[in-house]
Amino acid sequence: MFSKACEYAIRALLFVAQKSKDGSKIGIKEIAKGIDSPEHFIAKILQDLSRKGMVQSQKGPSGGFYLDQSSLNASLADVVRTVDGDSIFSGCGLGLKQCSEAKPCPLHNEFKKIRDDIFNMLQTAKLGEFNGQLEKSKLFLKR
Amino acid sequence: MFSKACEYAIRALLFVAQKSKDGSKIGIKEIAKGIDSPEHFIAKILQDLSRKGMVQSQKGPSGGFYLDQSSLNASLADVVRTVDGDSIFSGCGLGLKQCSEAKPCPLHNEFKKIRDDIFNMLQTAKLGEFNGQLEKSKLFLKR
DNA sequence: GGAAATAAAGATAAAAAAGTCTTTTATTCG
DNA sequence: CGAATAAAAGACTTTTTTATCTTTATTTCC
Repeated sequence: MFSKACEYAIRALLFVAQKSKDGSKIGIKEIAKGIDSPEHFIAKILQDLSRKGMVQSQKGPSGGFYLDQSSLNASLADVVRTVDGDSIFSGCGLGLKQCSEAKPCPLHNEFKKIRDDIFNMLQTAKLGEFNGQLEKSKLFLKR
Repeated sequence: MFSKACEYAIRALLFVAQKSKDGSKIGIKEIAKGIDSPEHFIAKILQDLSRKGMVQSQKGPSGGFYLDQSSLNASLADVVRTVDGDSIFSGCGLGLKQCSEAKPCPLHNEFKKIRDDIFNMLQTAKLGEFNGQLEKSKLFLKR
């Protein structure tokens, strides 16, 4: 459904959201461990997200990644769009480039409904909203 | 959502279903044109599906691909499972290997609902059921 | 039986995605 | 300032997916 990069991105940002909610910063190694991802790979992804403003970072001792208020309010849909583009929200399920109401593929309406459901789910979910449950180990980001 | 191979496979089988419903067979070149796919690539995919019994074929002059009664009744879910495996029906949306009720990812239940919707949609859709609309150009398999 | 047609199979290539390693830049703190 | 720390950047490798090309096997029809 999502690329590996996107799966890691979501997990990493949820992890950073929770770990940095008291104003502290968290390093890339701890993130990689916390979400069980390849360290250098998630580093690349976060660099990218950082350039695009979806996560904040600071170099040097006591530096690391964190989320500012605006980033905490970003939705998972924002993350997915940033990493994977919006083909999952708008592309044809059978790969037709010009699939539309006027020239529909055989599953056009069915896919539309599903894509809308996916979008609504991801749009509703904000990066900051899982902190409590993550902390209580009601939710998991690795394995 | 699906791999390229899977998108082509679905389109090709729907195309074959429609073109062979009067008992005739259809060649690989015509299929590739009919669904706008790379000829050798869809050939590979159909060879695979043929070995697995999801499409029938015959070599030699007047040979080609066709669907027997049982194949016409196969669902798109069968095709997807054959080509892409069932990760789309059962995998965790965030890539966790052991995501479950007991150890859920933050979107576990939301993904479950969507995966179920996808499965039901694909399970309901049978390869032979679009022939009429395809023939009347109400539905499209290319561009 | 021989030529032509057609799918099957196998080998290779190209592109994209995933993952790793090394060097550079910025920051902190003594 | 200088050493240590941490992210940023860049180069590279590996794996997977997508695509192409060539050869082989099967079938038909004369």
